[in-house]
Amino acid sequence: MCGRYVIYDRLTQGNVVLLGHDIPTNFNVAPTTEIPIIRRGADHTQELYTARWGLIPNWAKDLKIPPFFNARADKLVGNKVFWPCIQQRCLIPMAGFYEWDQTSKQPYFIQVSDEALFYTAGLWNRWCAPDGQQLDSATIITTDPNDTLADIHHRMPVIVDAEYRDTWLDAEFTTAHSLLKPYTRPMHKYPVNSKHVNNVRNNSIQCLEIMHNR
DNA sequence: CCAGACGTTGTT
DNA sequence: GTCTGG
DNA sequence: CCAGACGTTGTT
DNA sequence: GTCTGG
Repeated sequence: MCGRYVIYDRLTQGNVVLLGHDIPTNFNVAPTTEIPIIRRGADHTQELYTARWGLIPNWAKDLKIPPFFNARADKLVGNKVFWPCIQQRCLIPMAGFYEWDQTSKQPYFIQVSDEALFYTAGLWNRWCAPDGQQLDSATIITTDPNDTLADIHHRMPVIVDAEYRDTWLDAEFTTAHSLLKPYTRPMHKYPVNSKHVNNVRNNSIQCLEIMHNR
């Protein structure tokens, strides 16, 4: 799954610069907060938007619904929450994400080995509140784990390689859906300190420190 | 995802 | 336990 | 037809 | 909204 992640440029050790935007570093991005997403703009170029992490369906009366921050790739077809948004695809940039070992609760930081920044597959929606306010929200699609993740968790976010980002955003569903598989290129993980990572209020670089002497 | 609050009364 | 907040 | 649920996790 | 259950 993917319930916490990192926005950071580890090459410049600073903010992420993307599509003309300067995105603030955040070492502890959590559901219900604002996240940057990439989607097709009106002129069909890729544009950076901001959305609430946790998709809000059109029928929601308020924001007090369960946080739909992940969507299972294998259950998209006909899904009452996500299927109506299947044409509203987006990419969610990140430097890495956290995963908690299912049994030990030890958190790990997981990265793509040869990419400082990578992109997960998502869907977004524009929700109209009863008072007329609009809110864009998004969810991250999950799939089975690859070898890097398998020993700690049974889900992982779908990562879209550079050559398929346009396909995810533009292709008809059958083609786009074929991209929703476990990531095959090299990834690596290392344990991090739960004292820092577990609490969303801690979003310093300490979250990325390797935890020794477990 | 994890952390933290969760209630009523009356008073400020 | 269960819900809300981040 | 109307009513009611609609999700992901993990856990049992 | 849209699907399932009754």
